[in-house]
Amino acid sequence: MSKNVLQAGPKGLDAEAILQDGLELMEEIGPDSFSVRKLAAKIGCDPMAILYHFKSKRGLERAMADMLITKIRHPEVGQPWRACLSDVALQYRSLALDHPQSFPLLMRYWTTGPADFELMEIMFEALRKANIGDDLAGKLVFGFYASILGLALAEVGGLLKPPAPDIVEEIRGLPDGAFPNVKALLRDVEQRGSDGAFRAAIDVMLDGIEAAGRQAWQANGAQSL
Amino acid sequence: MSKNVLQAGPKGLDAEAILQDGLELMEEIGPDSFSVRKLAAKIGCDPMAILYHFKSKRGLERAMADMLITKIRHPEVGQPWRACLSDVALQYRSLALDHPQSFPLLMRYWTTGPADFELMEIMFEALRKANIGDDLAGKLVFGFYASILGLALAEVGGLLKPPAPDIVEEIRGLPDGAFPNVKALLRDVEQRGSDGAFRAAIDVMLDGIEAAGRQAWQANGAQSL
DNA sequence: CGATATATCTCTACACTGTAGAACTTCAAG
DNA sequence: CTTGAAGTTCTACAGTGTAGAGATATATCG
Repeated sequence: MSKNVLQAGPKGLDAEAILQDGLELMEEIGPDSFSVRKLAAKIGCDPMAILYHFKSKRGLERAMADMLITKIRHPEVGQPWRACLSDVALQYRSLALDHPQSFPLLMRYWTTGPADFELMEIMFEALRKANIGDDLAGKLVFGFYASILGLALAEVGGLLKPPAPDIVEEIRGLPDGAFPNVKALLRDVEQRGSDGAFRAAIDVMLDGIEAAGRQAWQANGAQSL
Repeated sequence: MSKNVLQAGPKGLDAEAILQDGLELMEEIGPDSFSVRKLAAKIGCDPMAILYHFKSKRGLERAMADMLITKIRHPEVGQPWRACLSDVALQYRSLALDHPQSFPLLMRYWTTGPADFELMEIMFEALRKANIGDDLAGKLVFGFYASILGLALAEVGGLLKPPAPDIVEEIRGLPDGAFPNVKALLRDVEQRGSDGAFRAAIDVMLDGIEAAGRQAWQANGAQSL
């Protein structure tokens, strides 16, 4: 019998299909167990064929992160600034919930390509509509984006889930009166889910932006009088 | 010559010292190259001695994350709520700047132990002082914490740094008028550093909290009339 | 004192990882 | 038909986490 079953030569391996399979595999087995060899087995090709297209495992992961971001659709520019910003935020949240295992790639490889920049440009315009000056708006674009990702990662990463059993045990061992509020919080989250925390944080940020815009408007109005 | 130079048996290997060396090593070579074997070489013991104390590499990393968090000192309870919250935020920021390579461990292992809970309890009290109701305060504790970590990670992770050369190249290739604002932003960040973005985002959140507190106070005042 | 138990540490071995380098196949252009 | 490039496979190697067994030191008890 022949030594090699698979033949070499081009067989139309598609980079995009590889990434799709990669994201699927990562959701199945998690980022720790994810390996180029397993992905190759799933696809049915040699591991090195994958590395040929993406140079290295890191390059593959970066490209997977990029593909994740392209699943965010841009909010319509016409809508009010608040709707625009919270739309972006909620989209990232559902992206995280849909891809809990691969979402952390987005903070391993923060800037992945022009897709990010287009989104930031839109957020910048929204902040302008909120009467935020260019200087502050620039900072807030980054800050808002980073906060959103932190919130979404916290939600799928476990901050908003009941802590691991051994830690619960650790807390039970403490004096009865310790951490009354946090204990109540955890009970609450356990019962009602973590929906509210994300929204509450976003709302507070948007309120803060609104306040800053109003303040700028008043200062400006006083100036022009 | 004898086969084994090192002798077995207890030699006073200290768990805390291992973690300290672990954090040092991670800063030196980064999380990707970090390995139990290299840490053992640095310490001068067998790799399995480390795993004996921490069960697994993940256990080691979790303990390292825990040790990182203990470097946060609790804000004094007496000070005004704004100072308290921004104190916590800025401490996390400098922790990230001091340990850029190991800081991401904090979002790989979100809840690490009672140290977290004590901090959250303090933040909860601060929010109460800001006249936030218990229900909302609970959500905001999580939200604020997650946002802080996202901001800090963004800063050391590269979102607030000029993007990689190949991506810059990609942007230069685009039509001249594309992304005027984001381009200006990046230039700005490059020149003046990223200090402002973190502070701006925190300030906006605190403003939002203040507004929510004021609103609650007014509603409460109207009720009691 | 000696025997035993327990905690700590080392050694060996195994399956698995990323990837460099060479060989091979296909296809298009000259 | 030749040449060359692009795509794929094979081989090999150094490095990884860690299970399991053995070695050693210290504490406990008769």
